[in-house]
Amino acid sequence: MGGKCLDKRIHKDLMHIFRLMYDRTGPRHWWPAQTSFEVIVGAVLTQFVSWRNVTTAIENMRTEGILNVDGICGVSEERLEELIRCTRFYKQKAKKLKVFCTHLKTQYSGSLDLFFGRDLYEIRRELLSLYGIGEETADSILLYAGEKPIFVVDSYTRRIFCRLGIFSEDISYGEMQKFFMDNLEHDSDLFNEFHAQIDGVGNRFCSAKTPLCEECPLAPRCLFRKG
DNA sequence: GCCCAGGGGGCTC
DNA sequence: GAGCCCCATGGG
Repeated sequence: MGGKCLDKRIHKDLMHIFRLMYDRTGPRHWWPAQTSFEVIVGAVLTQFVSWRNVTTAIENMRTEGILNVDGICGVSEERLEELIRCTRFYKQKAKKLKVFCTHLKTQYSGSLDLFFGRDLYEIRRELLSLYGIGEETADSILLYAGEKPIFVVDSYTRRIFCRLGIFSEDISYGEMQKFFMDNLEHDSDLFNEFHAQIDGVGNRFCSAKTPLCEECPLAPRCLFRKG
C-alpha cells in the first residue's frame, strides 16, 4: 500500500515536525506491551486515563493469569472489575474487554493472526461495531497490535497541531487522520513512531493548562506563547 | 480538597 | 449529527 503525497510541501513540513520531536527524545519503542493481545487490553484500559494506572491493571491481570483470551472470557465480570479498578470507569471497561475477547474467541478461535489477516478497513469496520471500541481505540489496535498502516490521532494530536496553527479546534477525528494519511507515506513504522512522538511531546510539554512549555521541541513553531 | 487525565456510549433535539 | 451527560479512580 503506497502512500500518495498530495502536497510535497506539507509532507516536508510534517517530516520536519517529526524530526524535531524524534531528535529530542529518540525512538519511543511503542507500544509498551509484551504481546499484541496486551496492546489491545491496554488500548481499552487507557481510555481517558493516564498510562500509569493502566500498567497497574495489566500487572494485576498478569498476576491473576488472565492476560489472554481464555482468561478474560473465563473470569467473572466482578473479579475483572476488581483487577482493573484503578483504570477508572472499570465496570464499563470490564464489559468492553469481555465483549472483545468473546468476539475473538467465537469468530476467530481466539487467534489474533486470523483476526488481523484481512483487509485493514474490513477489520476497522468490525472493531467499530463492537461495544467500547471507537475510532481511536480501533486505530490503536490496528497500528500497534496488528501493525497495519493507519495513522492514530488523539487529543494530544489535536492540541499540538492546533497550537502549531495547522488544525482548527473543531477538526474531527476523521479530518485529522486524513490529513496525516494524505501527506505521509503509508508506512506502519513511521505511523507508529510519529504518533508515539506526539504522545511524548503532549505528555511532557503540552498539558491543557500550560499553553506552551519553552522546553518543548516544537516551541519555536508554536503560535501560543507564555506571557 | 480540587482539578483533571491519551474515550466511548447513549440520549436528546 | 452536534451537543450534552454519564461513567467514577488516582496523582499532583
